[in-house]
Amino acid sequence: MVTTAKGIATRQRIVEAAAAEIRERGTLATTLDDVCRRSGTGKSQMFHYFPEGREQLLLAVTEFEARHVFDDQQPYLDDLVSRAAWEQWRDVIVDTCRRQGPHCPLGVLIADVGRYSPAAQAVTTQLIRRWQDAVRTGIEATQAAGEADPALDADRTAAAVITAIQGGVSVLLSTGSVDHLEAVLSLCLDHLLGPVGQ
Amino acid sequence: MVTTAKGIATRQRIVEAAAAEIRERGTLATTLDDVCRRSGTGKSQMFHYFPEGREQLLLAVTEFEARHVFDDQQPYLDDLVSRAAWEQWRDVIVDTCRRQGPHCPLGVLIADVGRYSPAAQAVTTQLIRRWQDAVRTGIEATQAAGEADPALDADRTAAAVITAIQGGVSVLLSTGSVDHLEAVLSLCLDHLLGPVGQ
DNA sequence: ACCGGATTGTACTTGCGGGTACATTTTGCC
DNA sequence: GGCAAAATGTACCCGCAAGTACAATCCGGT
Repeated sequence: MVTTAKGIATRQRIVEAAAAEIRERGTLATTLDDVCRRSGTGKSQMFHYFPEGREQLLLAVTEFEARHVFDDQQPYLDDLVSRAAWEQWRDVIVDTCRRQGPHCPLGVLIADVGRYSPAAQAVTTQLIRRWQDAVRTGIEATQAAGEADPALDADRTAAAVITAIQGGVSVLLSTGSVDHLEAVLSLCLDHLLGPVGQ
Repeated sequence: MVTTAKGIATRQRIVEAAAAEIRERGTLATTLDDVCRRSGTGKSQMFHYFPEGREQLLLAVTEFEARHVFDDQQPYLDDLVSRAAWEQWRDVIVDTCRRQGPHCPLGVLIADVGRYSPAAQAVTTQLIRRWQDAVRTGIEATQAAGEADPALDADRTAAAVITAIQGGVSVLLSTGSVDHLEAVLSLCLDHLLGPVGQ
């Protein structure tokens, strides 16, 4: 179905346009026509590259944004070992969310996509899992470095951290304030690393 | 506009039907026709009692569910002072979510309603504020009882706890698993009360 | 050059769901 | 009982956005 370089490029343009549109206005308000207009394509391409329609496009966007977020965070995630590194990571997350306002790409999508579409649920579950693994690795490294309480269950703590982020984004989407995100992430970090003045 | 007892009752039936429908299938999938069918009313009543339409109904449902959740939790919130009480509260939340599966009433609504409707945003903001105040009071009581670190900023910690719950619900909605909620709430409690075996 | 599949443009269908119009009945009240 | 307002029933409208049909064009390989 897709073989040509041109075709791949078009498909990519559609995904990017959809992602941008969703960031700006939410999944609900984003229509296929909007995406077509923005990407300079037409319905025919839309359904040529996403024969299953809207749902399939949303999944593609989710994967796209996930890759994006991971690429952004990878350098920080790889280096989670000192308190300073953890705090820097937290600040990056908070700042990114603050800058983007209520348009945090993954947040929007995890919150929106596929409540009830099993395919989408699978994608988000796997995404959370992957992210959680990255954080867990960081926690283990921090423990190995003697900076974190070795008694903590690394995976469970990672789960808590991911969930905290998701909650912060959720509150951000509802209220427009990033304070809650900051508060809960800081609490998690304090718990992980011990009180600030230790 | 509304004076009769019968009218009030009808309005109430509409709100309850809408709430039930939303719990079962999400706000997105809930149509006014569904609500009418379920409540045994017609469009004319719908727009008689909610002249501004769907949006207004959703707000009413949010307030209804908020009251509901508060009433449920009030006894526990009033008693947050010992570790046992906190853990019981946590278990109530987790169990409720587990039982209801991905239908946690407030979670759905906070996550869904009024991203972008300013009125809805005001309602959810105030709701979060109110809930946070209740938790803060609990934290202060716990500190006063010497069970919690007095150095913690009670309001900020309360914000973190509320956000954690919201995140857990959000993950629950996306993945169907309640584990993340449990993990993040437990982490918050451990942080607040000190490690289990202290 | 030319063939066939990939790609794209245009115009359409269709269903759904929010919202409206208006007629009819019920109800509280004097 | 009768009347005005509230409450309800029925039938509609209308717009939007997902999805389809089909024709036209491009483009790589031989």
